[in-house]
Amino acid sequence: MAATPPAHLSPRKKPRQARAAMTLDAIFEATIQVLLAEGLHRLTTTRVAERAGVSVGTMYQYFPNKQSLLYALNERYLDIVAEKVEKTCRGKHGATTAEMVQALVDAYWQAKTERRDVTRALYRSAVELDNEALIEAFAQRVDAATIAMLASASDGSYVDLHLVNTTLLAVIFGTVRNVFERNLTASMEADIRSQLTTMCLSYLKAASADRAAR
Amino acid sequence: MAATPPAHLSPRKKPRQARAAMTLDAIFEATIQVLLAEGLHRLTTTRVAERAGVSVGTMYQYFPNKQSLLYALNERYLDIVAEKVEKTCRGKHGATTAEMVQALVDAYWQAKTERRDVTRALYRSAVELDNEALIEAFAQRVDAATIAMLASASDGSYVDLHLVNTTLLAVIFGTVRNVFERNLTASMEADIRSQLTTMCLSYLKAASADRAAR
DNA sequence: CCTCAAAGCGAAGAATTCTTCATATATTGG
DNA sequence: CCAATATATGAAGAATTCTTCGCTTTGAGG
Repeated sequence: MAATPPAHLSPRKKPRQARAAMTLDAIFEATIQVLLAEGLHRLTTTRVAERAGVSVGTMYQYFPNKQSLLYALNERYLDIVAEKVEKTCRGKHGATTAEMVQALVDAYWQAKTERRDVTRALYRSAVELDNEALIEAFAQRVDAATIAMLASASDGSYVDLHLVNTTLLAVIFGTVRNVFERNLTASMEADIRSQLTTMCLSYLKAASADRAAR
Repeated sequence: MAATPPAHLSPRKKPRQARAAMTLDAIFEATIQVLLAEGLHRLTTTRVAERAGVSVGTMYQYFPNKQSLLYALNERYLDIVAEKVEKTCRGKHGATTAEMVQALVDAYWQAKTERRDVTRALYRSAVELDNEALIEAFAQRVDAATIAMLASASDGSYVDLHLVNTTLLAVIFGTVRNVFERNLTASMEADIRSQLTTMCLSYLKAASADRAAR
């Protein structure tokens, strides 16, 4: 991942002492909190520093500007999610399609739901960010993982695995985000999650049936 | 729609003369352009006014603040999209499920794609906006339309129409947005669109089969 | 314990932004 | 043609925000 961020978004330096690492953690956490409590347009360097319990100057020691802070935050988060998905995919090599889809939806949903506040904060932060490259890198990483998994399925293969895979991911990612943006009850959410799995499964069945028919 | 916006987001007054109506149009259009050309964080009242060829004061004659401008813009747009979906749904009453899904996906995709620049601009503008109510109103309006349509299907019914419907919408809306956020080739996009239709269809088939099995 | 590098500080300048209001111009109905 | 009303103007004050830099404090290795 980490498609080497453009210079103006790269961190200035990495922490060398334990103290500095804690400071960085505090800054990231503070960023999320401010994002949630005040929104993107009230996310100021001063406020973040204050909340983190450090001075603004400290923040600028690590990041050349506000954007780079948000960039780093997104990078960190996407990395975690990507890793979870990759791990899940590796764990399901050779399994049945049904197991794979189930696991994939669960893993992604879980990763996003674990700390839904953070997820929401990051969806917001990303808007005003030149992070297409970041998203793209994330997408490709996940793509590779899921393709490898699906290709190893014990119970079916697809004419256009690439297309099927891309579709699957677009649908899963998109649906999760959409659900996040609405204010549904927990049970409604759980229901949709399960329906989403059903939907993906029936799609894959149809897609391989398609193949058989040709 | 239009769940009466909170006071601080309501327009100050409506245009009474043709001149004023043109001014408003210019302001909205300028807002979109600035959003696209500069991004949300550079969307300032001054810049919008300048681009619209009016003075800032004029803008403040109609909107009490910047937020209310964005709110009104979103309202206007969501209204158009909702109307298109409603019209499509009315047109498919009594049709087959397959026709309905096809039409729904097409209508929504089309509405969002017609001016993809505008769509993108609005996705951005909405982030920093207290527009949950707006989204909710939109969702309910579309919900009602699609439920009514599906309930009239000539070839199937569902145990939990409500859930099926909500899922369908979450998936369609989410997928469209996700596709928008990536930079896919036109043909890849078209492919996904068609796959999405397939997926929705196979889901509905599975959902009604479920019913039959109980 | 001492020195050098790492980390932290925060007041303050430069820039940007929102919003108002006193004033000026345009339109319309009588 | 003349009020009365609707529109439009834009300079300027108040507020907010980003970022720097000279200085202090802390930590680690010798």
